[in-house]
Amino acid sequence: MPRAATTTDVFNAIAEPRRREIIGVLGDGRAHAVGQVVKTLRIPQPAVSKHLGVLRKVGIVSISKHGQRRLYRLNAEELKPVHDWVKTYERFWTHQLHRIKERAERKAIERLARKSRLAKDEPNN
Amino acid sequence: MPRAATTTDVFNAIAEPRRREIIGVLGDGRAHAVGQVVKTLRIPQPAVSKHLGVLRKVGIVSISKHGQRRLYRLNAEELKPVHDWVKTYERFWTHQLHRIKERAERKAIERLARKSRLAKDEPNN
DNA sequence: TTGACATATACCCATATGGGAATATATAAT
DNA sequence: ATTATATATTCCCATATGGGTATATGTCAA
Repeated sequence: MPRAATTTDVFNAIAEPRRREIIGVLGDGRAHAVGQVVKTLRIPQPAVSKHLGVLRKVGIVSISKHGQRRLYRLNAEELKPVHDWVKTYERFWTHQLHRIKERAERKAIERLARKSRLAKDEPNN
Repeated sequence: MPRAATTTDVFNAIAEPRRREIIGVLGDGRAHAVGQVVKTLRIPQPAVSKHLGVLRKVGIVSISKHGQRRLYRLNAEELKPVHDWVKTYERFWTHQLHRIKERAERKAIERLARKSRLAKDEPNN
């Protein structure tokens, strides 16, 4: 099986650095025309259109026509799942003290666990 | 050019749902043997080993040998870049009021911008 | 109508992928 | 030494990719 499509979910969509850059440009909350993004990021127009297409399929951006331009607007709420997911691990890098404490606890638990888990009467597989 | 390798950076590594699940299992901060992850997630062992390999190359997990097992431990700090990046957009979904206010401002600004930007003397491309 | 501008699409291509199955490697147990 | 256990590695394969270039589509201007 190949890798999941970039349009599968937000996680896949934002894996592309250039797509994150584009999101960054749209990050001011305003609508931007494709040409603006092209000029700002200096990425070939077809590439920008394609990336915006991916972001659109996932729902991260939405279009509106204005004359011959297509204005893309960020739908930042779609990024919330990523935020929620990674937030779970926030505690690991905030609060030095808390981290050190956790590390100590972890090790203590492991010392005990190892003794019982590695005993021959409790195989792992 | 093909898609960037999954081992390129954290964003690519966590694009895989199963890798996120594995991270979830290791999320208790303790070290887990491959077999434990296999049993918990019911994913074929070779798959687990491969995914752990990816996570390891990116630095999200680290190994330690204990007998015939390899114990994998989460290096959650490596997820911080993702957190930092997505945190930038947090304001878009927190605080209903703030969001509504922003939306209003945005629209007002756009109304003005459109008038001048779309005027023929200011082309976009 | 004709031409300029803005954006999207269609092709072509090299490449990394994740899954499955089989097998290799390493360590422990008997 | 032989066997069992735990994990990694190797192959094979179908497929989505992102870049580049060229072109189609759509809209405005003269």
